[in-house]
Amino acid sequence: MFGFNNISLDKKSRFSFPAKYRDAFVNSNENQIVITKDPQYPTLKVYLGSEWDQISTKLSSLQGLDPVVRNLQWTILGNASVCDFEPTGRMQVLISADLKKYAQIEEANRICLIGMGNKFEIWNQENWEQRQTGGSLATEILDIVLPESIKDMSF
Amino acid sequence: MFGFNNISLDKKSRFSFPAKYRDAFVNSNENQIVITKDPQYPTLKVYLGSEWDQISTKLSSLQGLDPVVRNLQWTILGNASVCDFEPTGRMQVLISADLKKYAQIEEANRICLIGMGNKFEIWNQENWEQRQTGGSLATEILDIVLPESIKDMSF
DNA sequence: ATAAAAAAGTGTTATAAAGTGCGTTAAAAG
DNA sequence: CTTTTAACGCACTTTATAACACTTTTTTAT
Repeated sequence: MFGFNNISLDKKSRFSFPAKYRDAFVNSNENQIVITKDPQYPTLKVYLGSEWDQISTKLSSLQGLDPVVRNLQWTILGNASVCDFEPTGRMQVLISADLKKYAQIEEANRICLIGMGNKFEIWNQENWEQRQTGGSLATEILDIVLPESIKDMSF
Repeated sequence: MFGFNNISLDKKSRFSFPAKYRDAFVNSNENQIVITKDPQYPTLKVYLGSEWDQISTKLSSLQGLDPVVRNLQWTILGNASVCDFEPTGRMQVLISADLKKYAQIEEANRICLIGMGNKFEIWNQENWEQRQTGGSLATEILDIVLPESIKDMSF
C-alpha cells in the first residue's frame, strides 16, 4: 500500500481510504485501523490492526524508566485511536479533534494520505509539500538519541 | 530493457510501453509496474513489480527515526503508484497528476522513456536533452549524506 | 435530576470527475 | 504491399465527494 493521495474530509472529519487499497485490506483480513501521533513530525500514523498489535505490544513491554522510551510510549500509545473498519464497505475513518490539531489540519478539509507500505501517514498539505521540497518544519524533533532497546523497531 | 523512447501521453495521462519490450515483460511474468519519484532529479522511476517488492521491503524495514532514511521513505515509498499491467495487452500505464508535476510534464503530452536495464526513467524532454549535453537542472539534489544502512542499496 | 437543545457520530444517496477498455485511424517497419 | 505499432477518440465503469437524514451522546437550563 503505497503512494500519495489528496483526499477530502467531510464536515464531520471523516475520510475514506482510496478504493485502490481495498484488495490489500480485504486480503489481510483487517477490521480495525489505529490512528496515532507521530513522535517526530506533526503528522499522524495509521496502522492496520494486526500491525498495531505488534507495535503496541513491543513498545509497552519496554523499560519505561528510560525517558526516551517513556516519551514514545506516551506519544504513540497514549494517543492511539482505534476505529472499526469495514474493508468491504466504504472504508471510512474518523479523525478526532485532538489528532487533527496535532497534524495541523484543524480547519482544512483536505489532507494528504501517504501510503508507506504497511502503514499510512496523514499530513497537512502545506507541510507535506514543504517536506517534499526539502524544507524543514518548525515542530520537528530530530535529535533523539535512541536507546538500544528501540533501535530494531520501526514505527 | 534499454534505450531511448519518445512517446506520447493520451488525454487521461496514459502511455503504452513500446512493443519491443513485450517479450521481456512476458518472460519475467510481470503483472505490475510501479512508478515513483526519483530522489535526486525531477524524473520518475519505473520498476517492475518484482523489483519493487525487493526495494520497498528493504527500504521500509530501515530505521525510520533516522531523518535521512525517513526522507527517502517519503520520497520513494510515499509517492509510489502501483499499476496493474498486462504484458500481453496494450501495456498501458497511467501517470498521476502529482507525479507529472514532479517530472515537470504537466501540460506536455510527450515524454522520454529511458530503459535502464531492470528499470525505466521518465523524463521531460527538455530536461533529458539538457542532461545529455551536460547541463544541470535547477531542482537537482546531490548533496545527500547517506547513512550506512542504505549505502548498499541501489534505487 | 430531568428535559430540552446542541453537538457529535453514522449511514445513504446523487452527481461529477477520474479511470478503464476497446475500436479506428494513421504512421512506421518489414 | 503487407503487417505491426502507436496515437487518438469515444463509451462505459468506477470512484470521490457533497448533501442530506437520522441516531446517539453530551451539554445546558430549569
